[in-house]
This record gives sequence, C-alpha cells and structure tokens, in this order.
Amino acid sequence: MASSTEPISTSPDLDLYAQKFKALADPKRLELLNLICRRGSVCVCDLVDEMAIPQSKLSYHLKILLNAELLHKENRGTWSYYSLNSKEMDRLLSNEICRVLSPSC
Amino acid sequence: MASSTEPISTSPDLDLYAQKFKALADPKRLELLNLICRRGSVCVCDLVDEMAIPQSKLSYHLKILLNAELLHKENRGTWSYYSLNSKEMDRLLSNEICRVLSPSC
DNA sequence: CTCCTTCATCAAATTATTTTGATTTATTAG
DNA sequence: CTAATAAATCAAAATAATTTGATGAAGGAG
Repeated sequence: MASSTEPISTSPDLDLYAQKFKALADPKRLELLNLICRRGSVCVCDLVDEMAIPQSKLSYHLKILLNAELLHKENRGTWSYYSLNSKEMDRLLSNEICRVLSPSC
Repeated sequence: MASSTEPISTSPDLDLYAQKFKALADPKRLELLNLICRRGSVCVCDLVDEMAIPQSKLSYHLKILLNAELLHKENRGTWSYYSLNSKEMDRLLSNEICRVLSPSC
C-alpha cells in the first residue's frame, strides 16, 4: 500500500529486519558468508568443494542469504558468482561483528 | 578433530552468534524488544496487556531473548521485570539498527 | 550434434520452532 | 487461613524450516 497518509519511515518494517536476522540465524550460513567474504567472489561449485555440502543444500542457503540481500549474485555463463553485500552487512551489524564474520574484508 | 595444530579461535563460535540472530529473527520479538526498551523495565503482566498476546506465549519469547542475553531479568516478589541488555545489543548491531529497534533509548 | 558440467528447483521426508491451553509454584492481599 | 494474581513450564498440536535425492534448463567442450 504505502499510502501517502502513512507516516514516512516511522515503520521500520520489523518483518524486513526479521528476515535479515533469520538469514543470519544459522551457523552454516554464517560460515558461508565468511567463506564468500574471504574469497571475494565464488561460484557454487567451488563452495560445494570447500564446504563439503550437497549442492542443492548450498543453493538453498545461498538463496536465503540472497533474498535477505546479504549477498550479490552475478551470472557468467552457467556459473553463478556470489559475493558479499558489504554495504548491507555494515548497515546491519556492528563493526565488531562484521569483523568476526568478515575478517580481512 | 580440533587438533593442537589448528589455529586457536578461528571459530568465533558461530553457533553463539547464530543463536543471538535467531532470537532477533522474529518480528514479534523485535516489537517486544522495542517495547521493553521504551518502558525501561517492565513486568510480564504489563507486556501481556500491551501486546495483546497470551501470557505463556510471551514468556516463551522472553525466554528466547533472555537466553540470547539480549534482555536482563530481575525478580521482585512474584513479578519478573525485564529490561534491555543494551550493551549486548550495541555489541551486536549497528547504530542504525539499534536506533530503529530502540528509539529514544 | 552429443556429452558433460553448473546450478536452480521440486516434492517428500525430516527436524525445529511456535502456539495453545492447562497445570504448577510462588507470592500477595484480604 | 483462603482467594487471587504473577509467571514459568509442560505436552500436544500446528507451522515452519531444512535436508535429501531427483529432475531439468542452459551453457560449454569435444
């Protein structure tokens, strides 16, 4: 809706934040974020190798992080390259946590 | 494994962070944090009135937030007073998000 | 063209979380 | 003392998230 009578941005859209935190609410996905961050940009097949996780499972988790806008995705041919959305991570998390999740980024 | 040749504390306990984010991963709980923050210190019965939510449900969510150390709890007689653990919130979240979740705190 | 790789998606099975209503313990008030 | 209130906990039911293995679409390699 977002009608013109609604208070502008007084509603911080708790659902939207909840979605982002939900994406972060899993150790596997935190590990994934960390790995992607360290690699800069990685394709799924490399992640499968490094994480020792079935590909469909990986795609599932990547999608959750992507939907939460914590990742960027770029398609090159049949490959999909994922990278961290640092801007969004920074916007969300403290420096301390960013450093923990993304050391040397 | 965890052999002695492994780098110490390379794992910053992702499980622990995941737990905290899981606590934040629910719009009802974010609303709850916000309300508690604005009140400073509130007992469960007041929260039941303000949130229009069954008491057992509220206690369930409070427990999750407490376990994640996002809240403090103080018992006075039969009353339980909950308040925000601002230190932990600040440690975890960006200023922007802290402000959104805890306006005027 | 044919075969192979990459990756997303799907449906079913599994597992985890949440909701509900009842019960329980402790405390307070009359 | 007895009544009533505060809040935690419990078990069952309802929902939601995750895992798994299979399939399919699309592009690359020979």
